[in-house]
Amino acid sequence: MPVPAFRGRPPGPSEAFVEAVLSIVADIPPGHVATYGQIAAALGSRDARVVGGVMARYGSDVPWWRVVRASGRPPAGHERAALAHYLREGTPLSGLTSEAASREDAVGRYRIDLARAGWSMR
DNA sequence: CATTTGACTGCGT
DNA sequence: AACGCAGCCAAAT
Repeated sequence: MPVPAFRGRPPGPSEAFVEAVLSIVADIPPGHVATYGQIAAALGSRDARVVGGVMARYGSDVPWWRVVRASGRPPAGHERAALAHYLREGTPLSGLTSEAASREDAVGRYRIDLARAGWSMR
């Protein structure tokens, strides 16, 4: 379903902001990702951290691994779980060979290839 | 009410 | 590419 709106207007009540964030995340197609800042901007905010805070508290029911940092790194503290999802969805990664993916020490060193996995939401 | 705390960013070193 | 740092703003202490 489409994003409930909020185009251009300031965030307002936290409840609505949370709904909007989760709605956008739910729309990111498998194999693709959006950055925290990108989502914040789509809601008229400039603070990516607030989006991170929303994900930390309410993101467990949506594909949270499809929201990444601007650097291409997965959400802090969730590198391992996120990697499993990326491999399963075929998300474009870098710094990681299919062989190294099974190595314990490779977890946390990879990055998502934003140029290829980036999503526009429009 | 003041401070600290983040699933963050961009820029300078 | 890694590291530090200021800016960011809602929530929790």
